[in-house]
Amino acid sequence: MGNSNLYKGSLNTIILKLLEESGKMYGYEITQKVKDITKGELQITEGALYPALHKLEAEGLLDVEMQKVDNRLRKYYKLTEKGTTETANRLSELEEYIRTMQTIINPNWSIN
Amino acid sequence: MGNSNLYKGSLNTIILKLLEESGKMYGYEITQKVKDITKGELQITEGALYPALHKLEAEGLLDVEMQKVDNRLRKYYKLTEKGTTETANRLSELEEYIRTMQTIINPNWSIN
DNA sequence: ATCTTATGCATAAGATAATTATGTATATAT
DNA sequence: ATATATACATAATTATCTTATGCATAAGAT
Repeated sequence: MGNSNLYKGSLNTIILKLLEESGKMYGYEITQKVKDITKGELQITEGALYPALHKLEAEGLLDVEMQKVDNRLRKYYKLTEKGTTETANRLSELEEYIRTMQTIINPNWSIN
Repeated sequence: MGNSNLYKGSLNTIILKLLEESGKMYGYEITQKVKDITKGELQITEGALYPALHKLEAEGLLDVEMQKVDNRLRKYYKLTEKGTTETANRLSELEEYIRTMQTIINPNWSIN
């Protein structure tokens, strides 16, 4: 991946957005989904993902539901009501961030 | 500012880009310029800026030149040759990051 | 005259979020 | 049998930022 520094701070937003889209997902699924849709550009590490999921759950943004598939445990996460609201906020903030950065790297375009 | 988390990791790129544009700048000037062009959205703190400038200098990406103006000291930074090359790389990485994030938040648009 | 705000640099302490390295366990492919 | 994939988890370290503090001069406000 190019500059993994840039992705710092966007992991939570990514998780929330994927859950909003898919309804429910488990951790490993999230890592694969992200690798997939970014064509390998972004690889979420487990050491980052699992603590992040636990934190979002502790903040009341996610609900968990355990499920055993093929004798292996999966923890399915889905957005709470609060989580749905927060997802919208985080996405706005991300869009604002992108606009801001584009203003910086493209100072000529006074659009926005 | 919306979600300052998102800006983590982009400070160096911002500094390099501004220096590429302006030729040379001093620290305080950078904070004001950023506040200006982002309409207050992004406020670079001194505790983040000065260590970042020192690090970029230590990495050989920036050159320093002291100057006294109105009896106050200014440290003007400018890109080294290596810094110019690196700036191009960081900007590509930023653009790639933005494309990737847009793929995530806009999964329907298979443009890019 | 005095006090606040702006200009200009710097660093230390603490918080946050990631990487890297482990650890456990089952399933599948070679 | 061995390696890879699936699935979770956490601890140690590193990186980056915020907040707080410090010093010093200039300009504006009361």
